[in-house]
Amino acid sequence: MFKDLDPLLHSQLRLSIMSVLISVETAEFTFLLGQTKATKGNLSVQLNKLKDAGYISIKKSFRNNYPLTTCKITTKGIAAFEKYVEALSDYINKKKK
Amino acid sequence: MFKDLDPLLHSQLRLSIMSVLISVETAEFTFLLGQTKATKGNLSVQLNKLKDAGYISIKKSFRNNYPLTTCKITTKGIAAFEKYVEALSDYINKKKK
DNA sequence: TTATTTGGTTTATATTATAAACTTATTTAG
DNA sequence: CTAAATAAGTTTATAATATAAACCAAATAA
Repeated sequence: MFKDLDPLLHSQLRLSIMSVLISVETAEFTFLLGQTKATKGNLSVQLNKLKDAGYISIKKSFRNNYPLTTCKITTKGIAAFEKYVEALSDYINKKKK
Repeated sequence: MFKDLDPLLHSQLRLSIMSVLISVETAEFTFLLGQTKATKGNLSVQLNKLKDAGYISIKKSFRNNYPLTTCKITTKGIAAFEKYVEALSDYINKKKK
């Protein structure tokens, strides 16, 4: 009846992150910080979890001498997100099945 | 940008429970057990959390000498569920806003 | 030259979800 | 009749999570 909700995506912050990344080519750490209103620490750990899962890729470089962290959703991440959304609809579209 | 997701509803099992209750007049403990595939212990604690939040009401009685726990979603619960669904759509309908 | 800011990461804590173990009563089997 | 199994839950212990506080290194400003 209820499909499992990918626990990696079923987290407020990680879902926000993915939601931003899915509609954008790439996003910088500071941009995500502003969009999600998360703390830096929290954002940092959640980005790494998404990376470890292969849902996003993270590129580290420098710009104007400052560290620059750039994130991009992967094909796998897109698929997982879409699957999550579909599973969720079983929960929220209480259609009689 | 992102509305907060009611943490009481943002839980796989509690969401399953509410999803069932929203489409049904009342539901017995054992019925919910079957629908959600949860363990009895887990179901018991999550039902009580929903009750404490005023999202459901729980009636305890007996049938054929056995305890009978009957659950029903409240008006408050319906409102909370609908609000949750609406907030979620900001996350999953990645429409450019 | 020390204080502040930028752009993060690591670690500690508090909360949660979950299942294991327990309880109370009932029915069934020997 | 009594021991074992089943029903219907609840309580408690554990493991996993999310989150923020504290930390760090480099750059800039005072």
